[in-house]
Amino acid sequence: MPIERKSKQRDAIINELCSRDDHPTAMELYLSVREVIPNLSLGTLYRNLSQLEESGMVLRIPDGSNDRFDGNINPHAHFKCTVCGKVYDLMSFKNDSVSFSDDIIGNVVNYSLMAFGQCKHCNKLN
Amino acid sequence: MPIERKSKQRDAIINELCSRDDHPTAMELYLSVREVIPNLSLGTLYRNLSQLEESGMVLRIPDGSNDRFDGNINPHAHFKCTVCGKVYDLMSFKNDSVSFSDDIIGNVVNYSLMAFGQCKHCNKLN
DNA sequence: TATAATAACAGTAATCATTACTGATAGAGA
DNA sequence: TCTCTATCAGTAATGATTACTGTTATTATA
Repeated sequence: MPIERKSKQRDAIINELCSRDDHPTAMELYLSVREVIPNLSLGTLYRNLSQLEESGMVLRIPDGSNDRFDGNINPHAHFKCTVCGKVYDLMSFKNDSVSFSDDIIGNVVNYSLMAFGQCKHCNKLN
Repeated sequence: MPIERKSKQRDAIINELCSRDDHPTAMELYLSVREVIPNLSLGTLYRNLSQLEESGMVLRIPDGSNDRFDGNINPHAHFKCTVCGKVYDLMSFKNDSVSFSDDIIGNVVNYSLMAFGQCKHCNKLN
């Protein structure tokens, strides 16, 4: 389902997401956008996040069943603190500046790199 | 809660996981281990997977709300086909052989790299 | 600028993986 | 063997996400 019409709800969602550089969960984003559109429905938020992701305007950061979202669509790496739960950019090219993370990271104990695409078998079927 | 006693349930779980190189979900693993211990409880499986992960004997591969598990505890990267859903090793050092993925990957359209650890702030508090 | 078609909405119910709880069972030290 | 309690089986609860239903609002066309 591509995006076919514009809506103020979707505009508000992407505006909020692009104006911040933390990586809010759906619920955190919901609470923020509700301050602009008080009767925004949670279902609407989820539907639009999926649409925006599919159309490449938003990045989904897998995080268990608590995915986070990022208005910075340059693919980039993240660091999650397992104590406080915050997710930081490992390296960001936002706003013409490169920020590294030496001032953020205490220690790294694990990582997960997952690539997404089509395997050769499924690629052949198309 | 560290592991303090041994149990045949936990043994069966880690045996099954180490004997395969696909990356089963909790439910897939549950169905397999049930063939050895027919009355294994799903709660027991989840509890033990968490314990085994915490003690470093098993690797959790974040995958939405359908995490996958890996008996290969060398940190390594994965590739997920967005069509069939299978998760492959991008590169594996298992069994003294290195397997690359040229025969597996069709195309890569996205990736996610997440590092886990403690941020400087939380590190100071300990 | 009206009208019609339907994308998108608000509100809510359903889904489903995971976690928490309860009473029973079984390792392991005394 | 006895005791303690980690672990278990079974099940209820949780919580994020998705699906459903009737309503609203965007957009193309007359």
